[in-house]
Amino acid sequence: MTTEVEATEGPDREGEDVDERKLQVLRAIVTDYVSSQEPVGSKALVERHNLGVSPATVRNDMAALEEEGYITQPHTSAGRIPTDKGYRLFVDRLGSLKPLSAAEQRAIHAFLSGAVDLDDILFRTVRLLAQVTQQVAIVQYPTLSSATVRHIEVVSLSSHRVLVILITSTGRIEQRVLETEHTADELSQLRAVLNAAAVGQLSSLAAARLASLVSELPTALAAVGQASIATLLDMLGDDTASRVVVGGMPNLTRFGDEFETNVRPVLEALEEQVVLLKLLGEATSTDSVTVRIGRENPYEELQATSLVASGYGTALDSWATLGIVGPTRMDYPSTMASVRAVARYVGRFLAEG
Amino acid sequence: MTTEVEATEGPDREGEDVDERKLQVLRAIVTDYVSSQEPVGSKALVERHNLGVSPATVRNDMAALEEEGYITQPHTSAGRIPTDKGYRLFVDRLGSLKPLSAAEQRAIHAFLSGAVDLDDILFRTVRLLAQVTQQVAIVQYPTLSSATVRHIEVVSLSSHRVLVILITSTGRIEQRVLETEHTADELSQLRAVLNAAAVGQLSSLAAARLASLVSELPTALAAVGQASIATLLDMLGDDTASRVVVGGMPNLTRFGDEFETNVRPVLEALEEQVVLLKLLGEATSTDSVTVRIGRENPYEELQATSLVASGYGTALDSWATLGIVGPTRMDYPSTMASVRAVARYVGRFLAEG
DNA sequence: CTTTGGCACTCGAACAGACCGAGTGCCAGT
DNA sequence: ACTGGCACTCGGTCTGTTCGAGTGCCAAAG
Repeated sequence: MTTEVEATEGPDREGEDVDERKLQVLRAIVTDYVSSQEPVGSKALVERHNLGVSPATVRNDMAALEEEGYITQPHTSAGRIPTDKGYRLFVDRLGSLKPLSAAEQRAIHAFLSGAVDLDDILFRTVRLLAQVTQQVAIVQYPTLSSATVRHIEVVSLSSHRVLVILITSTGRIEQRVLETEHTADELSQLRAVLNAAAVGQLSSLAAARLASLVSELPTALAAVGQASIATLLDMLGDDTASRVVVGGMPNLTRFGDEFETNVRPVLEALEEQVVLLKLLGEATSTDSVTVRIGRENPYEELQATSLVASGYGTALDSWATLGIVGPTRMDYPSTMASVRAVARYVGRFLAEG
Repeated sequence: MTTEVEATEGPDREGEDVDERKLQVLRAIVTDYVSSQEPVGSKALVERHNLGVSPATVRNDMAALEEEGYITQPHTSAGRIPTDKGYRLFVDRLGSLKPLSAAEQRAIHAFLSGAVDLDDILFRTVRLLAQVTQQVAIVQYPTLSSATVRHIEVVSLSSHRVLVILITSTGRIEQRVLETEHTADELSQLRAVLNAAAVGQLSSLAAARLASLVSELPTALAAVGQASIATLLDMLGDDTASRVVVGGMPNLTRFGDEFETNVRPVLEALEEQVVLLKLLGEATSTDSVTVRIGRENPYEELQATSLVASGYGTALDSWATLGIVGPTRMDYPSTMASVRAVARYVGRFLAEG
């Protein structure tokens, strides 16, 4: 269903039901169709790519490819266009992705540097990705579960209201207001205890330690402590709270003109944080690019689109996922290269901060 | 250029260049066109609205209205459609907006209650507004300048890195990482001093007091204190940092089918935070609804659209603005009522939290 | 067995002309 | 000042025709 390109070998193995020339024809069809958006015929093919054969031969191959479901014709007596299956084969048989040029690397760097906080970084990232790929970009906030607790703060707002703040190593900040009686003294004690237990721990471990802390609290802290810890556990456990930033919407115009039919469902899907999270959720491995093409997609609204995604984070640890959504008819090689490059860069960038 | 509907009197004054019946005809044209999206002719008009006159009479009035620039015909021998100027007159001559029904009030309440923090509130608000108006909704984050400082926190990340956090009464959180040597002791002293100076103050005043604090710092705190205060001043002064949430994009499909021509520029404008901020910036007064129609709009990309916006906050104090963007051909009365209702509700809601 | 050139066939896109009817402007009559 | 009547305009739709890109198939050639 999904492909990790880094893991596939070169295109020069055999023994499949598609021989080398047919594959070449498929490749030619895909690239031509992607750039022209129009069904491509046998004659145009031999002219633009120098396959060493005649149109008639290509026609035979095309018939075979159609038989096997890799291409199709919109109506009789028109050229062929690739099917989802065709794109899939095309993507699977890509060689390794070529890295971005030095200039592009520099552009990415320039775009990201100067970011001031996590929101800012992700906001810039999504714009960067959208601009580079000319598609709609999606970036997920780093999940809580992969982060460690950096600091816990409890602030008195009034004698009966407390603000509880949780800060993670990835720069995320969560806050809740809490109704509970307390004194300044209790709060500072509580602060010390909470931080001692949780700081530096992975969120899951921190949650466990905080939970077990409840029973050990000095009686003076029992009330405010229990309430605070309950809130903290709520924050730590609520991993669906992970948010998603979307950008590059104007690129949706490339979908063609059947607006109501084509674009509306995509827009709707893009507004559903839950859908996007699930979509990205299955593409977490760092340093490999996942592609899901058309019907391979679990959501009906997105079955006319393809997803190109990659996890980002450190080499050891993937924090979250980012990617793009575009028409199935897209330039996969360069898009995949761009997504991978941006993911790597953001990962490094966040690891430093 | 903009109108505050609450301030205009009823429609029954005279002495203008449009008499009462012509106005009635204009009203009929606008409502019919809004609901049908098609040019409306004299015959259809007298049938659907019971004006007590014949089509021919209406035609005369229409000719006059066209002469004065309130309506136009797309081509000879077609019906009439309102111009921007026509919509403007229509809106200016609206009676007072009718409040939402009890059921709608309850729906709004249900939608908003249960929000957990500021992000959440605004996120829900934008969805609510989009759903209620069936347009693209825009909500601005409360500006810093209208908020008071709730708490300042300085957290040690390592011996030479400090996280500075600013929390406002409206629930906004700003954070920066700072490179400076320090000890735990210095930080807790600093925390006390900073909060003593700033908490409860309006951001402008807090900034002033923090600035004057620099010279009074104990020498031990001089280095870390100066750095922190500089950062805080930066955060407090940076009012352009106000962000904007956009939602209801799928409603853009109502713009009609000329996708590339119509919708692309709008999408582009909606991605530009700066544009949106400036757009909303001029509509800050609480409890009055500002309408900007088509060409009245300062941004070329939005000159096929109308903006309906209102400030929100308390009666005394407007924090920020929210509104919707839609085609000039929209149902102004109910849209304006909805925007006003949501703005009021959110204002109250935030004032409580 | 694979490749090629030739040929008849299909079908959508583009164009042109005819028709229809909604809507207008004007004018004479009440 | 309003109304009914009338000639006129012009965009939308429908129909028929043409054009050409592209196909599938077949028989001949390598």
